[in-house]
Amino acid sequence: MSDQGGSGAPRRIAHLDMDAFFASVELLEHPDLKGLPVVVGGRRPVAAIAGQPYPRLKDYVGRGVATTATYEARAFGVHSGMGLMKAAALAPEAILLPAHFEAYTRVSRAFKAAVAEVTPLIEDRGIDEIYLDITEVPGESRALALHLKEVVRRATGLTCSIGITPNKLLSKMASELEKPDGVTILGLDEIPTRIWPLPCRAVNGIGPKATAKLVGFHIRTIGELAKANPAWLVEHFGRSYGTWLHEAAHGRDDRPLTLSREPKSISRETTFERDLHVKLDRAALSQILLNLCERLAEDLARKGYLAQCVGIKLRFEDFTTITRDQTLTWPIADTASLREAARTCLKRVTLDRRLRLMGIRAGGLVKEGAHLLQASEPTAVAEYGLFNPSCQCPSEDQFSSCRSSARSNTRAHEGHQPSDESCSDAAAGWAE
DNA sequence: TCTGGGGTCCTAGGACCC
DNA sequence: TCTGGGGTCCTAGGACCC
Repeated sequence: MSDQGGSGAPRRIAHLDMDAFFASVELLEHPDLKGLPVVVGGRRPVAAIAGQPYPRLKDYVGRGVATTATYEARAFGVHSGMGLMKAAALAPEAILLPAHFEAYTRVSRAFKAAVAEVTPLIEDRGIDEIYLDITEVPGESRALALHLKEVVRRATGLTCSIGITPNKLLSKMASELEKPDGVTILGLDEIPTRIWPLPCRAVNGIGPKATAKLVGFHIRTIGELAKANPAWLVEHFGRSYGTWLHEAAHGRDDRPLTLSREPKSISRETTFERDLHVKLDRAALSQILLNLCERLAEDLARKGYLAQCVGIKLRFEDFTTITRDQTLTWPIADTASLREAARTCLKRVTLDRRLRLMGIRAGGLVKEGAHLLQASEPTAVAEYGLFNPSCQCPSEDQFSSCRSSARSNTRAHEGHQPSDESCSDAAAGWAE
């Protein structure tokens, strides 16, 4: 692996990360909260107590999690992903604001558009961070970083942190080092002093599970990981991951920037206010499934995709999660077809516990229109099973009523039969 | 005081085909 | 009668990220 660009010169990759993004956008709306512990999250607006301008964390009841917290709130130990009830125990007086995703999306577009004026070589890594290839942008790295920060500040009024190194892996870690409002420039020669003392968890790609396993082997820092025998890592973490761990610990990463990407799947899911019983809450579950299908159909229409594969996700009261999916003979995008496919998937689940979450996912995405071109090919007609009598064939806009191929239907019915007939009936009822 | 919602990628086994 | 191995598709689950 190398960190060289095409010309042989070292690359210059920047990682730009907005500081406490959602919370910072909220502070633009509520400047009076600046300097206070503020948490953004929750599933619905919390009613403010009379006499108090803002709701407090301690008054929250429900299953929401913190989406972001200001640095003042983080000082209490609150971090994103933490349950709000737990966060309230740590910082009861912190202000709790509901999320306003439209506003975050707007500000996100604004900062990315501003940065694109400096270089078009941008990899979008979500709502609040990007990678930039600044190898060919003239200017010294620190000056360039300060310029980018100023460009972002002018466009949004917000601060960000920037790391500049020869690759994405190191830049991601570098941008964290001086957060918030920081700039960190790192060369490969600084890996032993700046990177190796960090915990393994600081590497993008080493999560909670891998961290725990490494700690079990007394490997806590990236430096200790770098010293580990690569063959030993492969033995314990598998060929692919073990090899990658070794490379990552030495700061080696030659991945190019991904400048554009087509979505692979689109999904909608919801956690219920309380766990729902398969039979007693049948009407509610049915309505929730319908809502999810409607929202997914809207997403597909807005983005111009059809789904060749539909899947459901269920999470039970004990937090175990299962998925079932099904490849269709014909791509679909409308609410009724999504619900029909979801119903087929639901029949393959044993529903013996209460549910806390339901989700639906559209995969195997094809661009709207593309499937019609394909279908006009003779071979495609045969593959789509248009001569299969079990398949209701597409009459103009009705092609979406096509169900799964005979093959996947066969498989669906063997093996995993629901053990409780009545529960199975109830499941089927949701989508009827 | 239990754990959101939106994604991607990887692995692994079985079916199926050659 | 038993024996193959390779390749692809489908499905389920899990790790990880923002």
